[in-house]
Amino acid sequence: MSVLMVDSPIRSASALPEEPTQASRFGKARTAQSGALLEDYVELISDLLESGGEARPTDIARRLGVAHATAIKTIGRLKREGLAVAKPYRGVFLTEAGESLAARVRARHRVVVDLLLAVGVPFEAAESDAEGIEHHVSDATLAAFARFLARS
Amino acid sequence: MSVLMVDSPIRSASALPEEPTQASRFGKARTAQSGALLEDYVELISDLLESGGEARPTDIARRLGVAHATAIKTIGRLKREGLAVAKPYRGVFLTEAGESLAARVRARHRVVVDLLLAVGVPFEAAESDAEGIEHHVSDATLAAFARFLARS
DNA sequence: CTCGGAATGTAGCCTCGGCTACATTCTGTG
DNA sequence: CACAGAATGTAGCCGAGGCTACATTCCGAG
Repeated sequence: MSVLMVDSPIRSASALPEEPTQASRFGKARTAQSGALLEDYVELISDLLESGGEARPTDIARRLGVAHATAIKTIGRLKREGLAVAKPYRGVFLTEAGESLAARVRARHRVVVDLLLAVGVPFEAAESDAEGIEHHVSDATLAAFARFLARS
Repeated sequence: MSVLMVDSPIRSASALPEEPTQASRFGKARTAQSGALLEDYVELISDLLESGGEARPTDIARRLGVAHATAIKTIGRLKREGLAVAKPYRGVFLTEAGESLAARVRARHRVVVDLLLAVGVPFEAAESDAEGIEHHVSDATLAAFARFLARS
């Protein structure tokens, strides 16, 4: 408690942040955005591998709601980044790096969803919004979320 | 109270969501993403107009941390979308639609930041992450945030 | 009133993440 | 075992959102 009125009173209509501060905030949001797609792919591939045994481009495409060509192109990017391996017509697998990224992403996803639920967000909205939100949750924020959940 | 363990026990490694459900979630996250940039511009322009009296492309670019040419191109998009007006060398102004979007965006931004602070996120992280998160907060989630803040 | 530096605008290039259309390979069924 | 249909892969297009380089316009100091 007391955490709420740090500087609330006036700042509504005045008090822009310092220029470099603001630029860096926006910059971070932009950076977070690239990488978000790769994270989604890696997490999904990991899920598919665990639950079904194989991750085929068509399945991935259907799950993500994109054309299969788009999925294949992005899988190519995953390979370039060293997150996945795939031989033609043989399905997609994750590298060490890919697996560990997937694990981190999945953990973060769960914390975000749980936090949303804990503050009263309805289930479907929580799952849906988390898909976008999670990519912008920094380590500091994630830690705070976990702490909040722990003391609930 | 109970809100926490809706389906927590097993779902870790199995139980993917239904295909169309998942596709729609990802689709929403993608959609939210386009529009995010416009929202940032509109909010910033509104802030600059209120606090300084004018919004010049160079200021906008500096604040956002991008090259001035990028800002000018995006301002062009704002004009096409009917959110802003600008005559060459005359600064940028918002239309009715632009102002009302700015108001909504700013309100949402405040709620998101306040919620992050309320669950214990440190100030700088809250401001920084909010910049990315806010664009993925649906109305349902926003309402839940407001409710949570009200009863704190 | 002129002239130089800052602001503004234009052009052209890049990558990413979509798409469609078409080509190739695999595979299960008759 | 052949072949149709599904899965996979390739090519080429588009818009968004970055960038640099260059051209133009504005404005304030001398």
